[in-house]
Amino acid sequence: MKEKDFVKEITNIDEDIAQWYTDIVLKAELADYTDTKGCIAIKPYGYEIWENIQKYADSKFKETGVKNTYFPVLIPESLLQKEKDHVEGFAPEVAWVTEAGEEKLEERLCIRPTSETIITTMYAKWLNSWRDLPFLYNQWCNVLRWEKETRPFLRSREFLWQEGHTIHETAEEAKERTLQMLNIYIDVAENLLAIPVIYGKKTEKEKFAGADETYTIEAMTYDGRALQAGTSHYFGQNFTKPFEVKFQNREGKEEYAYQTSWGISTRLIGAVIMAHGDSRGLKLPPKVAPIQVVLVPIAMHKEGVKEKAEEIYQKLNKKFRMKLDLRDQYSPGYKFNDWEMRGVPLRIEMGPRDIENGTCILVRRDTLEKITVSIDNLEEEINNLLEAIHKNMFEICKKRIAENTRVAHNFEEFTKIGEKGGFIKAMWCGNKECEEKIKELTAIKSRCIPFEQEHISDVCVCCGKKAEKMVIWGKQY
RNA sequence: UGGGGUGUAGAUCAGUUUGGAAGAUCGCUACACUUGGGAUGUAGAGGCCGCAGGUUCAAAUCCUGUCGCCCCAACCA
Repeated sequence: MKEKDFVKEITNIDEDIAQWYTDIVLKAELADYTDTKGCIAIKPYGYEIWENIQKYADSKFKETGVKNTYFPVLIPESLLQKEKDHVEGFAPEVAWVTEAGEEKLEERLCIRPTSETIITTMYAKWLNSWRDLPFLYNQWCNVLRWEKETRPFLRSREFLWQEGHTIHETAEEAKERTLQMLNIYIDVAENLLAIPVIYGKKTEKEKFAGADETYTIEAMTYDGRALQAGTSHYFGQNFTKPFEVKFQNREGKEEYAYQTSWGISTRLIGAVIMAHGDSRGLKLPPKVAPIQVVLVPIAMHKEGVKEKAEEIYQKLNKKFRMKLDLRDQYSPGYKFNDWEMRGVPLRIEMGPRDIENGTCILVRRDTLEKITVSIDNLEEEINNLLEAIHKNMFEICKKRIAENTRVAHNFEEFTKIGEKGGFIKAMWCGNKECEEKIKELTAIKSRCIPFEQEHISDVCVCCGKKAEKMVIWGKQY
């Protein structure tokens, strides 16, 4: 049977990845569109992925001393206005509450697009001495940004995220925290989600509204586009000055605190879909898959099959996130395709023949390889295979980045290479004008200035003047 | 904010030109039969044809208005 016959229900990923993405989100039951325009309902299968991301990230945060908190969803306009760049950056996509019942509010309230302003205000109230520092607070919450063009998980008007906000005694300590959190995000992407990322500093043009420095992790999707997957910001005293977050320092003098913020969101679920998915559908990294192993009994009605399947399920369920598929209205073949489409990393097939031999068949979602194993060794085999699947998924993405990262020495080369998609390494003079020109002519934006610099040439790819940094460029989602 | 397209069953769509009984396929429900890569049969459920108004003996179909969604361009921490 031809490949396309297996996947007749989902759009071909190589022909129309946007439609493929929508098909997967809906058919794998990760989420659904709601009557609230631009906002999705996250279904159990999608939410459980988020819970697994939360669990991992939250424990990593706490290992570094971060505590969880909660701040209001509504922020008075006067607070939002206090930091000029910040309000200018966010104003176009902020939603306002202006009335309550029949009553018009004296001051309108914004629904948080991010919480720097309200949290910094509270920090001002709580901070007195250098002995109080640092404040290492985080919150898991929802935010609202009135996006014009939305896509489930990748860009919706309301989304779930965590936002960490810290203040410190010194600039050095705050900068260190910014990079420390970036490293946790790299860890989440690579070790939890099996998504290799490029990382580094954002240019002035691309940095967060109100930040001194923004650091980013960027994934590459199946079709070679960039996807910002997490950011960590160093604010210096940009917020603490207007918000008067002051403390008495070790010399007894008044000083403004140094600040950071950092966030990852449900967009990571979109990144998982876009980085790992293939023609058969979703491919979930074993560590976050809501179902790690699905057990499909063959010829269930034959004596002993169902019982044996139940027995094995009960045993493995203690160790892995398991699903036993006893649906009798579907044929095994249907179930195989169904679970592959839903991205379950590992499948066990078990029929009368196997039971007789004391074996079963394990099938990997990533390679579709079938492996016959003894029932006695199942647990160990599954452990090893889940680990191997994670590694292989990581390597596939790593290879894609390697094959789709190209070097451009001049503008002509840049334009030509840009048409192929992927990342481009090119030198840059440091001027915003060149970034804008490149964007205008090629629709390609700077992704980051990587920490590990390479010397490609002496001159800017755009203007030909003396180059300052090597920048990674790419089209984004 | 411009340009184009489209709203009919849970999904994909035909029917609209030329007004005359609301359709197909998939999915769904029940039963039977089957089960190692998307089986099969029989029976069934499911619709304010986006919404509002108008023309007409008669409107999914024609007219006016309105709302939603999709694509392209612009915008997008």
